[in-house]
Amino acid sequence: MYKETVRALPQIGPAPTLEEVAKVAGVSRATASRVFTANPKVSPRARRAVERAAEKLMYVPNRAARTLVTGRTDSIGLVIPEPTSLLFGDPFFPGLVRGISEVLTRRQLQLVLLMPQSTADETRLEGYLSAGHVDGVLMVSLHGNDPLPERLLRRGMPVVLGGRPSGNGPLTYVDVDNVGGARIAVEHLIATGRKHIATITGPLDMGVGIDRLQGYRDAIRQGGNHADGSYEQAGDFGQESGAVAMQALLDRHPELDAVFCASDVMAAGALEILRRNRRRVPQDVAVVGFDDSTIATSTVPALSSVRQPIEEMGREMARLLLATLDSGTSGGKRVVLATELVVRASSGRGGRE
Amino acid sequence: MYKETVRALPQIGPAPTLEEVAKVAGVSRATASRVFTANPKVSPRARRAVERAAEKLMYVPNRAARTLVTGRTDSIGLVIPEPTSLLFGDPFFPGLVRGISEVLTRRQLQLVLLMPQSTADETRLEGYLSAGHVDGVLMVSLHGNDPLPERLLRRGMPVVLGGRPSGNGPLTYVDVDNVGGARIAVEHLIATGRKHIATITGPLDMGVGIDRLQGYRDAIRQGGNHADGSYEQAGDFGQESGAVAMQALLDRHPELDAVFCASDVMAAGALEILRRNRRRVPQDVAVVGFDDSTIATSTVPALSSVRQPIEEMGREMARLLLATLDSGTSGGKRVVLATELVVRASSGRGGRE
DNA sequence: TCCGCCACAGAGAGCGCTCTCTTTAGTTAT
DNA sequence: ATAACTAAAGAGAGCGCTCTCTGTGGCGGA
Repeated sequence: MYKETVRALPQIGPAPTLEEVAKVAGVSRATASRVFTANPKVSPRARRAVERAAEKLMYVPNRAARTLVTGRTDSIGLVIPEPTSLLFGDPFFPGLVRGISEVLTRRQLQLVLLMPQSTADETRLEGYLSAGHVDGVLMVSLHGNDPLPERLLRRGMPVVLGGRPSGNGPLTYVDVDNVGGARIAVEHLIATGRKHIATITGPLDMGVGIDRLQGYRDAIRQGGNHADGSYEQAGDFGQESGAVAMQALLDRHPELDAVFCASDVMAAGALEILRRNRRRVPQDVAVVGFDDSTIATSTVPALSSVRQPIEEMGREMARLLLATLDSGTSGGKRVVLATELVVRASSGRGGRE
Repeated sequence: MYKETVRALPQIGPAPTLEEVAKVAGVSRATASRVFTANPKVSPRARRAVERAAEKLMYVPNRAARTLVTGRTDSIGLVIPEPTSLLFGDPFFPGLVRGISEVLTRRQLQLVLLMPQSTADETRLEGYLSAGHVDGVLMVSLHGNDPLPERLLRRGMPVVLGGRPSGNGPLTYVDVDNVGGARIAVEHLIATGRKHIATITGPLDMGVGIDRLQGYRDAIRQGGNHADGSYEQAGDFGQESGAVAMQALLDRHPELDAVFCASDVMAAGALEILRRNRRRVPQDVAVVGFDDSTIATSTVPALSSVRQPIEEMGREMARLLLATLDSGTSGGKRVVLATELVVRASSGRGGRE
């Protein structure tokens, strides 16, 4: 009776070691180890015995001990610099992490989250990452000129970036097609008869900001008009900045009949200003955003927006890193994922022209 | 010349060990170790020598080796079950993680992110967490009845939950005052003259859903009216469900002049339906949401909403876990953080009465 | 002068595992 | 029957660190 009760309780106290598993299975520690490292040189009989012993004892290998001898940590660092969660809109962070996590989990790798919030943190980060605490690093590149990725790479630490870095180094990265997304957005505006198309850009010291502006210019130029800088107004991805930029554009160009915003949040700010200025959307002014975040469907009218495959970006980043880990190579691969335009009411055919 | 060049290059190759640091410093490994473990029994002279040697060699302690002997991992697991990122609105995930990360970073603890995406993952999770891969566990409790937290606790693994669990166990948790938040929202509606106040609830198998409904009922009852179930309609926190619920409420109670929604996203859906039904907001119907997410300021009219201190919740969770770790105790502490109402246009004084 | 005490430093075991090397047992060729 | 080979299992070192135990040298008190 007593014995049974004890046996029914979850294993408490010190975790069982491989040694104990081996003893219960009646084999040597080495053989037991081979079972857990997927070494083929084990007889079916021994394998079964070890597996049963492990299950009985609820054995889980001690990762620290394994790491100490193999040098592998089976964990991946994800570096997200502080401003990211503030600047990027709503589905960004969870979507990215979800995609990454999905791929890593399948390989039994752990995701270690690193969010340096100060310069001191960032300094420590390099030491931490190059000290072999992780097998590889994923980074969301905000400021394209961050020297950290290249330095890690030079120390032999595999790195994959999310978002195009501004330099032209040997870095591997995954990006969404910001240029193409912006271009199709503006082409859509041209195709629906808009003549005076302005843009509210993101910060121009960031790859995303630059690229989305580039796409806008490409489309404008291709449409026959020559790009006019006065139709471009910079924002910081925030709602307030979108409002301010919109007002500036209206003051400068009362005739504008469309605006492409580099983020949905800025577009929401722009909509507010247009309303105050008694411009009807989309009849007088068409608006297109970027990100296709949840706010796109909650504005009035609902916001046309460029959707980016954020989760797929996470998956692809993880896949690239795993490929690097497996092959040992570290060539600078680039993957650019397609974006797509989701048309909603805010860019419906206008009634002004 | 050559020498200097070599010295200027970053330390490549195998990471330096404590042994090497000790040799350079001219002390024993034990003494060097004492320096890094903040052991006071080291002479200033020896300490300085070790510190200089460590800096010169760019020494970073090997975490695996340290873990192996101390049993501590200096890392904390954060468990976020799959549906969380989908169900919860926009600032939830980043804000929470940011708060947690802030506190852990100060203590040089790593955050290991665990997002079980399948039942198989969840099964593995218990083994992983109880195998001593982390020193403590933070969990976002979705389904209040998840048995995992209690089982981990029983195995001696400190656990702190985010969100009230439905059971009455010895679990330590941090929650925001959902009841109070909902109550002040509805009290605000009553105070501004609303007579027929409906609610769109969250899923009623979740603590948040239940609590926000409770707060609504408390306020209604306190306002003299007796709660009438037909004014309550359940949603799933999603926009579409908010729209459906709103329509159902309007069909049932054309006279309603206010609706309290358990999430901003549902409120956005409700606004859409009210517009289609030619109900002016706030003149005919006042709307209040919950979460104070970014969409609250992008709807028309801007949404009054209950703000919850998500980042503080993260910080508090981390602090409670650290306290448990430090003291060794594991008593079921509860912390409830205050919520506050942010009044915007959607609940302005109406014009119907 | 000698003993005892204190502050510090060194020696060495051992954490749990992997992996190389060696041994053993089983099989086939001669 | 013996040699030659192969597959499977065991022995044992050692990964880098912490921590206990054991010196060691300097100093004050008897």
